[in-house]
Amino acid sequence: MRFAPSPTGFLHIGGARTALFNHLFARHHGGAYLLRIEDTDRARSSQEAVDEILQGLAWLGLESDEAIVYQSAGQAQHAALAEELLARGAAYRCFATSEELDQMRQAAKAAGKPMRYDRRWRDRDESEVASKVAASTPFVVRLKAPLEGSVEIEDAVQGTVAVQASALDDMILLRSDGTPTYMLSVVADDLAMNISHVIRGDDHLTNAFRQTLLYRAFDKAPPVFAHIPLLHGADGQKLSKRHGAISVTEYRQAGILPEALCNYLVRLGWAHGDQEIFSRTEMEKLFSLEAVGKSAARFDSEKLEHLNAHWLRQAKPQSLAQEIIPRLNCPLDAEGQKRLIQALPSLVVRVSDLNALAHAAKVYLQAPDGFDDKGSKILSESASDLPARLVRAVEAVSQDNWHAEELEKALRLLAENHTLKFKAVAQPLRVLLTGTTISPPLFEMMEILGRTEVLHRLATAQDLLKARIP
RNA sequence: GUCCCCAUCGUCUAGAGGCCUAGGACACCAGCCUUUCACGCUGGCGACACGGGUUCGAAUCCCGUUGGGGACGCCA
Repeated sequence: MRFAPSPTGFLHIGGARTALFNHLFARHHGGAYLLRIEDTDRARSSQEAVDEILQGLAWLGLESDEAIVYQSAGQAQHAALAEELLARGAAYRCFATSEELDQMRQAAKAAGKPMRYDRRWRDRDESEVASKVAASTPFVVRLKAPLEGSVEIEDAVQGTVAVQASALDDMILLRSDGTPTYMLSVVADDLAMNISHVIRGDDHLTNAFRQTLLYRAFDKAPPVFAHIPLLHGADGQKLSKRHGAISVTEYRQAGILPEALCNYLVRLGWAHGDQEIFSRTEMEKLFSLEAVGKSAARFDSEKLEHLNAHWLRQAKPQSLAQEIIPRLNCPLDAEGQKRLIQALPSLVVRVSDLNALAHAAKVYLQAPDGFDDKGSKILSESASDLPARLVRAVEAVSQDNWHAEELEKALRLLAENHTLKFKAVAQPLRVLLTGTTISPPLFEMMEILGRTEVLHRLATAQDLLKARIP
């Protein structure tokens, strides 16, 4: 198995899914999963792109089982292979100029047909070729494709797909500068890397026919092809930047967990009955190409979010804390870390990504610097002596009794004594402590904050109130 | 335009001729739970693109129509 991205940009989620399918298939069958960087287009390839792709794959747990192969490293061998074909008469030199090719293209377009090279140099007289060579006229090397019949492939996802020989022309193997083309390099590398199965996007389906021809020319059996349907945007169009986030890095930054992204991706085009949640181990156990569908799937970020919420809750507080801390952008002392770990389990059910989790965690780490609109409203709607009574009730709970249950008991008693609804005392207290009306469960939060911090926050809140109401 | 592929709720999908008055998940709506926000629970909405065949019987097989996607480079 191999995943072979070209480093002309970031790792996009469609590519990540292809890599995942390859990886799962390899693990399921105990085979190896390799990575090959198709960097032969030196003008468009960049080291930054390679790095980003590698980081993205590592994050998803899709690292190569063996040393990474760079396609550019094999160019000399690939070219030699083409020479061999030339010597055997399976390929030929073509001296057609780009103007001639343009003419063919235009003629084809006018006739409403796809561009096909007319094979004008395929069976030229050897002396003519020799004189061109002697005059060092630039040429490309083309493969002799069959003139009639059809080419058939057995695709593990698409089934048997055949195409008429007339739909294929004599593809270029070596450019006029002597460098191998993608088509040649892919086959040469897959052969060299001993690739048994090629799982890739179905935009490569037509390439499979041409590559099959090359395998034949080399007298080798082609690998098993599996062309999986492409991923589309929410509007059914090809996934592109206008669909929002499409790079793996963006999802990582958005606070998505790799478990969630893999879980989401594997369910696009593949299913195992009604099961929605898959751990990596389960995927590896259950994955099979037979269960991969042929129709394209649309990307739905809401379902991804849902899955992310699920995997967030499965994560260990320790590892979540590690993810959260860099997203906090506020100083964190030992006490803060302790609170964070304690608070995480109840925080995590309230959010669906790491950024929101970090944001939610701040109540535990920073005292509010004021009351928001809803908070102010709650306070102004309750009796003016309520804050003071709340403080007294809380103060009455000793350090030894500082537990959620005791705190709740004290507040329930207070509400009863004033014939107030419980909510009418709980909400003002929440506002005093957090500055707002939304927070984790009040008493649990107070327990974690600790008596000192709670009393301190209450005192500052009272000062704030006094300053506002002269 | 030519060739290839696809077609079940808004979305992802289950479904391999009778198990289907089509199941699950997300989203959406209603209710319950509740100290806020969430979680959770219960219920609801909602699809076999269309037209012909084949068959005792079709979401499932065949043909056509329509719609969508992909490929048509000395890019990868």
